[in-house]
Amino acid sequence: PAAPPGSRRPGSNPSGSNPAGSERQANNRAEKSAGRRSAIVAAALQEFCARGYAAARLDDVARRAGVAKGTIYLHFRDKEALFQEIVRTMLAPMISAIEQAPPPGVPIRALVQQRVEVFIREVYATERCDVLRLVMAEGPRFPELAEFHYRTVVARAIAAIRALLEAAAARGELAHAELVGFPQLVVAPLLMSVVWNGLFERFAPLDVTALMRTHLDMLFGKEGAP
Amino acid sequence: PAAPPGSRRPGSNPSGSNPAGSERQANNRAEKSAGRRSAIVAAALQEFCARGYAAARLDDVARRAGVAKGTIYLHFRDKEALFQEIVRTMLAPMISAIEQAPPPGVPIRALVQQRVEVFIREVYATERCDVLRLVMAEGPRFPELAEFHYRTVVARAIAAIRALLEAAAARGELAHAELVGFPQLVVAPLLMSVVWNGLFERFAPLDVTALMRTHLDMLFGKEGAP
Amino acid sequence: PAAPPGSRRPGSNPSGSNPAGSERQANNRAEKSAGRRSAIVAAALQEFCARGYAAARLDDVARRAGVAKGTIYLHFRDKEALFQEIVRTMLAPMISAIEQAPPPGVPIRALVQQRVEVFIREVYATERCDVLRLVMAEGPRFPELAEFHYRTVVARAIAAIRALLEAAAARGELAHAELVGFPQLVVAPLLMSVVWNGLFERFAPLDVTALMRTHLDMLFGKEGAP
Amino acid sequence: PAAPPGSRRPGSNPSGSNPAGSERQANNRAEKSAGRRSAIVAAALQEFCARGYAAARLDDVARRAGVAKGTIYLHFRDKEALFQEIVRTMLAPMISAIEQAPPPGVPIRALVQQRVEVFIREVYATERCDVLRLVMAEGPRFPELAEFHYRTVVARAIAAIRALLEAAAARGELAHAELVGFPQLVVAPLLMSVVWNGLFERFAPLDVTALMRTHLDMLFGKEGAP
DNA sequence: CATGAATGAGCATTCATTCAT
DNA sequence: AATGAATGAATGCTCATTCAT
Repeated sequence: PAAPPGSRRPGSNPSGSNPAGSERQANNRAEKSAGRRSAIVAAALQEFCARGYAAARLDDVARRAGVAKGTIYLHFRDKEALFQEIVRTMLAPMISAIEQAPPPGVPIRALVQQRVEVFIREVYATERCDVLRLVMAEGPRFPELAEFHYRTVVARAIAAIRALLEAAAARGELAHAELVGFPQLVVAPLLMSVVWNGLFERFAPLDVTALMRTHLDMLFGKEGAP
Repeated sequence: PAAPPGSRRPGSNPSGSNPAGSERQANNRAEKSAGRRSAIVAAALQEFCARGYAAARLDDVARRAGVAKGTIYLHFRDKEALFQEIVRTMLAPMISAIEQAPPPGVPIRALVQQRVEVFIREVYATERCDVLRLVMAEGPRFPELAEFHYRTVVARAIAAIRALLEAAAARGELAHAELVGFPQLVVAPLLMSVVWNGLFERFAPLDVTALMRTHLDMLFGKEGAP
Repeated sequence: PAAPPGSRRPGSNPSGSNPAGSERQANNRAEKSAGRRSAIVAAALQEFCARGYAAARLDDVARRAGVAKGTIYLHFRDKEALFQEIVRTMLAPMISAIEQAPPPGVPIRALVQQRVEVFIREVYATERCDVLRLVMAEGPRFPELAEFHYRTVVARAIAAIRALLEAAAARGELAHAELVGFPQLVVAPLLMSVVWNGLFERFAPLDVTALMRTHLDMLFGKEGAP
Repeated sequence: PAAPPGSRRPGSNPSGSNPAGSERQANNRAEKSAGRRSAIVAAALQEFCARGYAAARLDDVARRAGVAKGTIYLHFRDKEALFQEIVRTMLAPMISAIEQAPPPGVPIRALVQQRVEVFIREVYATERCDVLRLVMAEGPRFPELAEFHYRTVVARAIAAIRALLEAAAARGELAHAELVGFPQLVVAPLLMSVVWNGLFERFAPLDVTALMRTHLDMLFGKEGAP
């Protein structure tokens, strides 16, 4: 059976007609199982990020998660399913913040800036950043995953940015109207920063916040000076 | 069998105007050896790009190169040495075009645009593009390689771009003077395009040339309209 | 399949008087594991003796032991660890019989003779004899092993023999008092017999018992005739 | 280069009707060839002794001999042939000294002692000692070689010793007449010393000369005291 | 459900041997 | 004869996956 992304735990018991004791037990068991599952996911995330998909060992994942190797197979069909599940569960929440419709009256630049800040706080500075790198690194070998990432995150993010850009263009807030055709240009520096961080942090750390401020200055014209 | 890209060895002399038979023989041998070596490099490049470092099999490399498995070890100490050699030989020439000093009198934008075109033609549209992706994907696991890439390509490219930006700023050609502090912003869209291409070309191909034209418009102000 | 010689693991409990089922299970598992381990050891002993360390194939060891190749690595880190373990477990018990303090009143020659008989019965005529040859053959390449053999077996055996010789000298039972300085002379014929057996048994089998009787005659003077 | 021991060289030219020049050339070539051959033998001896038969690499032999790998195959059919040749050429001269008929009038002990000294000087203290160890180590895997060693060296040495012992017994020089039945007892300490040296020299070096003097005292009664 | 011992296909690497030059 | 690049079978070791307990 295909791995259900982010849902239905084995052992979950939706029916509510159990005598209290057995339900508590069932809940306990289900809780424990869910706990194990998320321990596996967390451990796998670390291992996959540190070693890449092919070089990560399920043995290490199990050890790090504090479960037996066989237990992994109770929750995931195989290594690839585990990998895809991790990526999917980490990627999905990435989009939520960006998709809210632009509230009227607020300058678009502020909206974009705020969303950039959210990204930096919620993704760039966290483990999700590693997941992004993971997708870039392994995506070509997992077309299914690349497609999922495209549909779930990228396409929607691009659409949301385009909407913002259109609103900005309509209000004359955009330095260059053609930008509407290339929303990717808005996020390119974020992507670059993620990659840069993974490779060159040791030699030349990057001040993302300052970099993005300059970037937004270019997109929208200098801050406070239309 | 596959044509080894850009791999002419020094000393090889395919034309037959040799006076001495023994020298011809020696050349022939050296030529063959060099030919094999570059066949291996080309094959390995393809395999590493297609499967990633860990999952690539030297068996496949050998088969694709038309040599026996042992032959690989006559030219490279081990799998990792082969990998690093490939990356290094592909990366090094990437920088040459970008580093020429800006000739006076030409608008900087034109220089940058020309270099972007060179990059698109020489890297983006070729196998070197895969090498870039490879570095991003495997760099974290090969710090030595990341460092080499940084010193050989990135640092020099960044420095060259910074010089151009300074010249542009001095001449008032720059839309935003702060850009001088973040040369990475100039290349971020190229990087993003490389990644995008590797992951989403199937769903949403990207017109890099148009995208970069818009990008340069943002950096330098609209083309032809200062 | 072959019965593993002298390999009863501590904790194994073949007889079935267990009160708790789970303990029985645990024991069963431990038993099986121990059984496999000793099957591996036994198989490896044969292969190493037959082919030498370098030429022995773990594939053959596994097949002979009736386990999969990977199973070997559950019990031993690598080929060398397996080799050393075999030698060590076979060597260690070699010393026990020889080290008992000489009971007073018994002629030393009788003690020595009895120990020679033990050696012939317990070592010379068994697989342990092959281990001795193995040590002689591979010892120079495994200094650690040679040192272990020296400390565990040889030094102690030499000391024990020296003690016996001193007692004999004190009682005037020794034909030549200088012998006390070279306990190695006592065992040299045994060593030679082991080697001889390994190389020349086909052409000229050796009657060790008779040879050792003559040897002891030389050491202690003719039997029954002081 | 050392004279190649005991055999027809390929390219040697026994016929004497050559014009001087070409003969000189032929000799030169034959000499060179013979030189190479013995360089290979010497190198192989070292490698086989240091690593054992299976672990010795012909690559190393060639490098040490200063020839190409292929050259080895011009002189020896394969690795095993090289190994056997080495052992044989080293073993054969081992016997010469021991086989001379006992000159009348000299005490046998003196003869034996002198031969022991020859052995210590010519074998024990030289590379031949390593060859002996090599035979003990690899003999069981090379029955042909063991047989050669037996016929060429051991059987003849044993016979020679037996002859000496019989002479000694006849003259009443022997402490124990039964010794005649076990000539191996005479050489056992030498063998043991060879083995001991190879394994334990680091921990407990052995004074062979003193040890053998004591041994001979035992065999023949105390020196100078009939 | 959970375990972890067992499995065996898979892979990097070595090295004796060959053969074109 | 000599060379040494090329070969490819052989082997130690790994690790995803299974299954008896």
